[in-house]
Amino acid sequence: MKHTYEYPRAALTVDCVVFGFDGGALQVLLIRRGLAPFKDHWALPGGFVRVEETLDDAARRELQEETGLKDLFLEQLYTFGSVNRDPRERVVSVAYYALTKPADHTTAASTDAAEARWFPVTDIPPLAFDHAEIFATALARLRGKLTYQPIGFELLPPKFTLTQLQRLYESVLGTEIDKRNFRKKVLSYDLLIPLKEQHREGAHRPAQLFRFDPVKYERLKKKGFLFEI
Amino acid sequence: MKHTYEYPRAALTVDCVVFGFDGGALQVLLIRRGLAPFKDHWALPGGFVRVEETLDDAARRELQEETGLKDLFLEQLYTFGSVNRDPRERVVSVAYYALTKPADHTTAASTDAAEARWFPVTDIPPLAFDHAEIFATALARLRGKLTYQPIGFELLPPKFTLTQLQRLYESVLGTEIDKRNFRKKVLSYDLLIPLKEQHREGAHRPAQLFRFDPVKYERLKKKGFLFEI
DNA sequence: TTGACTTCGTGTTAAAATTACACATTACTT
DNA sequence: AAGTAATGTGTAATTTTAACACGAAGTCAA
Repeated sequence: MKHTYEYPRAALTVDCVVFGFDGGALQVLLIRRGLAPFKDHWALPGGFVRVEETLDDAARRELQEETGLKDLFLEQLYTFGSVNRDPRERVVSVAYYALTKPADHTTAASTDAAEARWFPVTDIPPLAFDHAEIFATALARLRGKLTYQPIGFELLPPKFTLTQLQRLYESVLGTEIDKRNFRKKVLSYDLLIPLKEQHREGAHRPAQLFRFDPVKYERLKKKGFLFEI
Repeated sequence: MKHTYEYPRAALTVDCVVFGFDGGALQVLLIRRGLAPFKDHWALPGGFVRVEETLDDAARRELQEETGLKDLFLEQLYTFGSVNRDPRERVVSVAYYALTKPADHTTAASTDAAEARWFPVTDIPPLAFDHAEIFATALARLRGKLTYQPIGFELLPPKFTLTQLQRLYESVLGTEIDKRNFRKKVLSYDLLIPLKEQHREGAHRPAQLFRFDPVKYERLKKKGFLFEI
């Protein structure tokens, strides 16, 4: 079936920058393109927006189709509209960034069609289209956002230790943080709930596990809350 | 001439939230629609993106066509993609926000076709489409941005007094600020250049005029500079 | 069982930033 | 010359941030 319009129209796509944290380094999920253009290049997961779905829906649908990931933290990033970003025709892409918890990672591994792989953000391969620019924008946004909204929890498992949270902040922001000051600050927000469990690993003292309180999180977000580590 | 595609495509538009400051209150520029749908309703200036122009270009072009404004501070805001935001067909709109200096205002008044008018942001009429939501998003962004980037100058004339700058911050943020602390803080950034002129008005002591240093401004922006009043 | 090893968990002090607060100055007006 | 109105300026108290070290708790191996 053909669709005809009075004036030429750009194609509309979504592209997603999916971040993950493996405990050591911040990672980004890329897929290998099976088709031209940029066949066999790595690219951000994404695809065309259907005319009867919202942009958010399109992003979630494409993510699930291409990587198997669902139910993750997803926010619109920026819309990229250079005239020649796609060699075939005019394509405008609404970019999103997403944060995944480690439990989701395995799901992502068990993806079907296209090859999907995690890359450390410090070492990503050349990307198709203008995806390098999109990625850079997303990383900058994540860095900025992390310092004034407590979204870091979205990258950790539901139960985590303060050291894990600190490692996350350190690897996203690329800085070292004083342990005592970090704990003091984080706990002062009264956002973390200590669990009765401990995390045992290796030949050393076990660590207290925490989960974060989504109710207080929502309340703070509404106040235009600044998190600042 | 007709244009035909394999799948249906959304129409792509830009909409602009133009802020101005008249010394007292923050204003937004609206135009009255001459055509259906929402004929005679107030709406944000905007229009269709041409297939051979970037999104930024489209926003600037529409602004000039509909309001006469050009060369203003313009940044992409968010892309609105609800399925039924336009009753005619699927329309995705890339929203921008813009800041104008008072000198531009007169230009805006002398617009041609559609009626254009400034409204105080605290008292805007019902808007067409989902423009109320776009406006609210823009105002929130401006408030947020003002507290960590020195974009306030974009709303003032090239020469301004510290009191004018303070009034601007107060009316955008909706708070009162201590005069001495405000001056101390603003001057400490070393971003303002005192002029040899003074601003005389009314039966009282004249005020020192300043301009802001665009070179230092750019340098600070690159550092991921926080302005925070 | 004992000692070595490794990460966890905690408090104080100095420095810096923020907040609160009041009055003399300067020009215009009458 | 006196009245009026906004400008311009400093200090002290409080809060926040930054720097810094060591005992506690568990595992492992001898």
